[in-house]
Amino acid sequence: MKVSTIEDVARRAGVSRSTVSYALSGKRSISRETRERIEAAIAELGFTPNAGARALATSQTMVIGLFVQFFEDEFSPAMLQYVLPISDAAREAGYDILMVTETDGPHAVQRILSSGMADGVVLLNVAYEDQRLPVMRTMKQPGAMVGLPRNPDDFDVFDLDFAEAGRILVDHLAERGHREVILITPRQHVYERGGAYAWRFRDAALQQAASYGIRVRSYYGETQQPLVNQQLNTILDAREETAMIVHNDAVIAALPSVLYSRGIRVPDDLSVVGVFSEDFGKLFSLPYTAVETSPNKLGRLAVQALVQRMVGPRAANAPRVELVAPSITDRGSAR
Amino acid sequence: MKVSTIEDVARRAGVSRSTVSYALSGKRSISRETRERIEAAIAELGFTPNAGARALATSQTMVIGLFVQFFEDEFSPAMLQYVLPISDAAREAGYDILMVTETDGPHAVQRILSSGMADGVVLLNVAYEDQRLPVMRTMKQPGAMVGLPRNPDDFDVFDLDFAEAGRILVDHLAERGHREVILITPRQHVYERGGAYAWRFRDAALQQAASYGIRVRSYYGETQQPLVNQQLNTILDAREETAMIVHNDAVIAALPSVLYSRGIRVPDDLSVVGVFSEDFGKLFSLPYTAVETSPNKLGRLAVQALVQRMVGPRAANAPRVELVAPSITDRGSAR
DNA sequence: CTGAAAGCGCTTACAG
DNA sequence: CTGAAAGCGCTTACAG
Repeated sequence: MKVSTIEDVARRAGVSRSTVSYALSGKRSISRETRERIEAAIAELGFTPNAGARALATSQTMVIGLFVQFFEDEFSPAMLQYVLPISDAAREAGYDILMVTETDGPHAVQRILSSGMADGVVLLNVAYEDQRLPVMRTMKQPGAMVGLPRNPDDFDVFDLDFAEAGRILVDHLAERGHREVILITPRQHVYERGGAYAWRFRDAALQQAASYGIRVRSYYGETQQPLVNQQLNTILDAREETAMIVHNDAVIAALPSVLYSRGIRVPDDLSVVGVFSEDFGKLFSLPYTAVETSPNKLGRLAVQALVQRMVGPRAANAPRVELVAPSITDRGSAR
Repeated sequence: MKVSTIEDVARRAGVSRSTVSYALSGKRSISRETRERIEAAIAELGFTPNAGARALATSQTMVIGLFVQFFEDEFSPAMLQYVLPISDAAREAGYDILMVTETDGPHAVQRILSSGMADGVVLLNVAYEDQRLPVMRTMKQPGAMVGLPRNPDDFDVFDLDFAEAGRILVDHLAERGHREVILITPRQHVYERGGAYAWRFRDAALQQAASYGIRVRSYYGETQQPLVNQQLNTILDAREETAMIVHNDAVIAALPSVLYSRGIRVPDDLSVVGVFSEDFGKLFSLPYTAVETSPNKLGRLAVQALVQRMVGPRAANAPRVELVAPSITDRGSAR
């Protein structure tokens, strides 16, 4: 069971350790026959370089830290939409993912980065005043984030343009003549902990609605069952509006069955539009027109930007803040 | 930005590197004042031991490899139910999680373990003839799995007792006088790639049903929308049965809205029972009686068993195969 | 084209 | 109670 080392390979091939190392990296030319002997030795011994030793020698771990927080007030299947593309993109770039889900985000970042376990990090669900950022600033590793913080300075930041998303959906309803609209937002707690996507969407939607003279009644949506259904029923009981904008994953996921159970047909009795990715929509069979949130794209962008900074010279290019333009997918649920 | 090393701490505290190391580990006694000087130096320099160097010296990475495959024929939110508890349990035991989602599982296991990036692994969605197991056997690190393979030999294996789960649900319906039952299973492809949970459940359910003289019509359920809804509608169109057993996450998640849309009331018009965790049920607002799948418990058991093997002497105790007894949660959806 | 040696930052017998 | 030194398994200038 003894794992073989580069020393074993060298001895077996009758060369020095450095030659084996160079054969592995291709950083200097090696005679044909020497290379063949080395390759044979590697194959016979089943040698793989030890990652820890390599990391120590090169100061590169080839690991990306992925910091996710599965908050109670967020909807876990939606978070997963970001995690998988990030994992895939990282692997394509030759990196592995250390996934950290600790509740104490700042502490976790501190722990992983100061011990040098990762070459860089991707931060998910970044809040406006995210406490992980001050910690990041004291670290030498670069970071990319999904979610817009107040002060992105050194970091590459990617997020959906939620303000534009709000306007697009209001436009969509305005064009169809709706004058009274229900807006269901993320939970109040999301605003309190600084989930900027929540107010960026809401503020823009309300302002756009005002410009049309549309009246909006706004509710903080729930995220846990059975509260979601109860609240939806209460809202629908009091409904005078002809349309509904849902910016809340848990609510939109529960909406079809609640509407069915009340005999409310979409779009005949009520127009519904939402904010969710195509995959999410499939997962929950959502037949609603929606702004595409592009978790796939955002996750990949974050990884690509991070990889650039990890390999390139520090501050090779200015950090970028990119708000991805939302597109609407018309599923005919508003009229 | 230069990260300080144990050498820096030693110099600052006026002691040797070994003394600092021992102060850190507590493996030998240190005089009060020496300790205080070291602690002060550590604090002033913001020193954290380098994980790679420590791993090289101790042959311990304090990392657990978590191998998940997000198959198209499985339902991702259900997989997440396993991942999070595993991450939590690992952290509680002092380990971090390297999450590997590569499609080529055997290759990924090979890569991570032979390079010594993890001290052990947890394998998720283990198949009957899982190709990752032969690779695991050539590695020195221990492994724990969730899902029952044909030959678990060296490994700790945890899974729900799906056969018992099938019997429990049939019993539940039999007691209520049902004679004709629909069974919706995982997709056919799950059987083909050796997802043992699928046939363990089905075989036991069919056998139990036979013992009662209950007639079962069995369907391979779909996992992708819009196929799920289409198929459900087809099945319900042809329905003669009074009850339905659903062992398919995607189908059960979509069921409420399909039933509502058809005006089928549960349990008045149709009795429905399923197989899903409490959290999953909440996520999708499922009002159905179900066998609890306990992903939380299974994930934690796997981590605990793995940790024991990683710290303790190799083969300290015999590998164990534990089939967790399912419990039924009666939500009144069958009568 | 190849080798000997230093160095990455720790831990841990060995000595005192 | 403490220190000097070897060693973990690599990479990479330096020399030839």
